Amino acid sequence: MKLRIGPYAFELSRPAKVLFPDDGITKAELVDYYRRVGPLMLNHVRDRPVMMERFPDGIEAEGFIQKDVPRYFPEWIPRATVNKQGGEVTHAVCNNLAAIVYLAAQACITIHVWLSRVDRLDRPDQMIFDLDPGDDDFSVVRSAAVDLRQLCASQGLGTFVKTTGSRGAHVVVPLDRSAGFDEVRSFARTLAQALVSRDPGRRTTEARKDKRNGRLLVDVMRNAYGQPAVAPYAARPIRGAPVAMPLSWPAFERDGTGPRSFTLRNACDYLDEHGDAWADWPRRGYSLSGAGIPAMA
DNA sequence: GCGAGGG
DNA sequence: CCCTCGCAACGCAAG
DNA sequence: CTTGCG
Repeated sequence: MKLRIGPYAFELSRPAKVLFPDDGITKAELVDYYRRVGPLMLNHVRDRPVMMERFPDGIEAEGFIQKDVPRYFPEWIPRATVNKQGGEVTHAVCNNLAAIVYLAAQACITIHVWLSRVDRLDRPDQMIFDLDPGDDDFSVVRSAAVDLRQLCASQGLGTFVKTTGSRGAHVVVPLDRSAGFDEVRSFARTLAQALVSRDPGRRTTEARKDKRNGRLLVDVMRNAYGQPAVAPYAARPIRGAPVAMPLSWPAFERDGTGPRSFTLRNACDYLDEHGDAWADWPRRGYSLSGAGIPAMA
């Protein structure tokens, strides 16, 4: 089956192949989803190295992670070659709708992107907090996110929130790229510790699973070079095909909003009705310098 | 999903 | 010819 | 040093 997206044409093999057996979601439906959210998604993935999470035989089978662009990918897929410890890797970069849809046609269910852009790979333009609950109780995620938003606001930092599609949520601060990853991570760690201290019975920064004791993990370790995070609007390889959904704060706080409320099947309707919750992402991000780190502890 | 390599 | 295999790797804490 | 963890 031939697909044409703008000026680019490519083959979609086995469009009727079922990728989500419990839901009957086919590869063609995945492609159609990404074609529809792609224009919105582009704002958040443009100029960022991509990590692909692919399931050619469906989510019930083993999938695999792929960073390097295979040689058979068409030449019109944008690329960025980045340094890693023992050499370099060439990532795909989704700068056009066709690139996103091509990845979907490759059974890439989840697109992950870096927190920095190709012109300044060592300078993140966002700081991310991953709120990962110990169980499936989303109310602890909700209250932590709201507290974190308030904490950031007290530092003069604006925040955006998305469900991840699995169990938790991401709280994201746009940055002006004046700081490197180490400085951003250390700032995030301080905020995370302040967040935990507000409710230490239900929150922790403890990486060790056995020391976590069912508490919500406030994870800042994604704020590092080469570390990808699930892209806004990306689908997850989970029954029901939940998607990572950017939300307005009121929508996020709404009782009944859960980590898997938004799916490949209902996200587009929601977007048609409510628009892009992250449309107000600032042209220039916030600066960490000047924010009162020492005063906080 | 696809190419590379082995039996 | 068919079958199998590879397809990622940062920063930290703990042992 | 290696391993677990996300």
